Amino acid sequence: MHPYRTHSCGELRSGDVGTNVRVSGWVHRVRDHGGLLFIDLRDHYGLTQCVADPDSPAFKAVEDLRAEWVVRIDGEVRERSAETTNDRLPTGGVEVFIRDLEVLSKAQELPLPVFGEPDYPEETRLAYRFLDLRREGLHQRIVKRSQVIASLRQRMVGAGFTEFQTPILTASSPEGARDFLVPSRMHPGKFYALPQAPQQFKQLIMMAGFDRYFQIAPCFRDEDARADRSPGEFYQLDVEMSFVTQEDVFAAIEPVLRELFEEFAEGRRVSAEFPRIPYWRAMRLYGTDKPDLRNPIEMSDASHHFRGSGFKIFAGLLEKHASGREWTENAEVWAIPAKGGGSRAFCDRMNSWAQGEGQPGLGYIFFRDGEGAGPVAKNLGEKQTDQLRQELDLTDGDAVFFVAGIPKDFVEFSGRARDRIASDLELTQTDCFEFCWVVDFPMYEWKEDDKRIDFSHNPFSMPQGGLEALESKDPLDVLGYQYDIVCNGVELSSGAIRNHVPEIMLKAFEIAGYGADVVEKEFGGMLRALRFGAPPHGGIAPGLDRIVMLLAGTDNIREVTMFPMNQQAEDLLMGAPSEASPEQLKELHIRLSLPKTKAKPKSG
RNA sequence: GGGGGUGUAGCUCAGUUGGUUAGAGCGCUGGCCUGUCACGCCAGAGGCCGCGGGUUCGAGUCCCGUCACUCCCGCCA
Repeated sequence: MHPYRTHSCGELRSGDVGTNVRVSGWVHRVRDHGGLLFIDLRDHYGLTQCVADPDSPAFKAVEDLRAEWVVRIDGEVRERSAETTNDRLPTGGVEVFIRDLEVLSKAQELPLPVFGEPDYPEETRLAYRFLDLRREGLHQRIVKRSQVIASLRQRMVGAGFTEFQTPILTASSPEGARDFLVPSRMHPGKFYALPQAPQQFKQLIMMAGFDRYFQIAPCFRDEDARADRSPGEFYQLDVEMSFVTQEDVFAAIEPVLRELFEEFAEGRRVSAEFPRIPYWRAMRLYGTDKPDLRNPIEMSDASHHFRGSGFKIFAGLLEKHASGREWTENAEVWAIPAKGGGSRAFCDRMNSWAQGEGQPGLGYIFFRDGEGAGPVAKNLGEKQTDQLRQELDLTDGDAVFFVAGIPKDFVEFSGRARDRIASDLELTQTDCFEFCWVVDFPMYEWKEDDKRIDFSHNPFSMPQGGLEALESKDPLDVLGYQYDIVCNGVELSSGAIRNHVPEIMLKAFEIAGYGADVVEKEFGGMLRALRFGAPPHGGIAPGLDRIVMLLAGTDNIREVTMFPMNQQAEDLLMGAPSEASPEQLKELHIRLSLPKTKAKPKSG
């Protein structure tokens, strides 16, 4: 007989009644009735009730068992009576009568109970992650993550993609996130960097004549964490294809993601197709470049109703800022329709919410008794108010809110107001995944802090219109072949058709303030490759952790990560980061120069 | 780097206007219990009220500082 088990803890059924079995696992729960003892034995596969009474030779030993001890149990499978069957367990029709017991490993008193998985502080959960991972919820989410990855691999291979590994020790990249650096022992004073993404490598793979590459790629960025963003490291489904247009990338990736989500949706609806929304349209309709399409509200420009109107605040704003550049200088008034929000109580609540957000307020009209009510309506006049109502397709019981000013300044707030209104009125659908492509991102943006133009997205993207656009247009008007996938308001990935023409690349960087010498130095390998026959290519990189988060229905990335670090980028279980020994530092030719203030007395 | 929240038993939390010996549930330990599956009943142990300072006759409670965790901003092409 096998030293540990003949069956797993999730396996026994009534067909096994009468057989002698051996099971091993953790003591999930003990129920001691004095003359009768129940042990719920747990392993990765499930839970089996084991029972002992004074007739059992192991009875005394069973009485000593404690939670989370690891034991081997030998015994006979017995049918449970109708009254004692547990329908909530797959193994609930049977139990194992314990004849022999071996304690394989004892456990101290638990800092974190496994049974019942009550809420526990995250610090404790991370320090005792191995216990946390035994708990059913997290255990299942990690299994789901593995299944999602397996499914993605299978779908990508099925779609003709090939998986390649790329280096972990590579060169620092001057733009983008802060790099993690790894000192070189053989080259004193020089450092490797961990890849922020395999961006340049996947392009080089295309230039090397491969096609349709993918990788479940680890990415490293030394930036601060968020609930939906791990500190340090995360994974992407990294994808690149040759001789493709933007539409080809969409056609390859959209079915993979849709079918993946359908596979794991558990009844939740998935977008039949992903609408394409140009960046500027998304900003105007939803106030964000990652719109949550479960929210049906679409905003619109209502400036024409207020220009020269009796509502002097808005009319004055519109008149004062009218002769400059659209979006960044000219004032506009945007309308946020709120179906079912037509009560003074609701409108006032939204208004005070807006004030709590640091806004002057949120203008509104609400419709009742066939007319508009509220201070805005009063000043705007009956005729204009009714025209507005008709244009927005509103009726009694509805409301409309207004944000006014310079769009670039209020757009972010308008997006939050749209979310807030929809969630308060319960207009936002649940139990579905609403995808879209956001396309036509601008190549450049104005960095107010540095007073200069910078890449707004990916510097390796192909500008729409090519070299001619870069040379003839205002850089801020140049769009890129750059796109995002957004699901339920979460940015899942961004991608682009790449710039494979060295002249266009040099020009694109020049506009962002990088001279040819800098580009040659920092991206020499890439430029060299572009000069020896580079195919037009493009790709995308969906964030794996966020995909699993969405599918698992959690809003914290640590709930779908096996061994996450805390917000301070510390691994509380393994004790990382840790100090290096003087010998290690010497080998690396590194001398520490520590900040003075940080002598930490450990308290609290 | 900045802002918000939290910090009382191992855990979740209560703790009145500043006033006696800081409580409850879960967990833990011991006892009883032969059909439970959130077993039940009885008893017990367990507290630098995050830490430091201040106000006060008196501080878990008020003030200042500090530390830790967490959420957000910056940052993350």
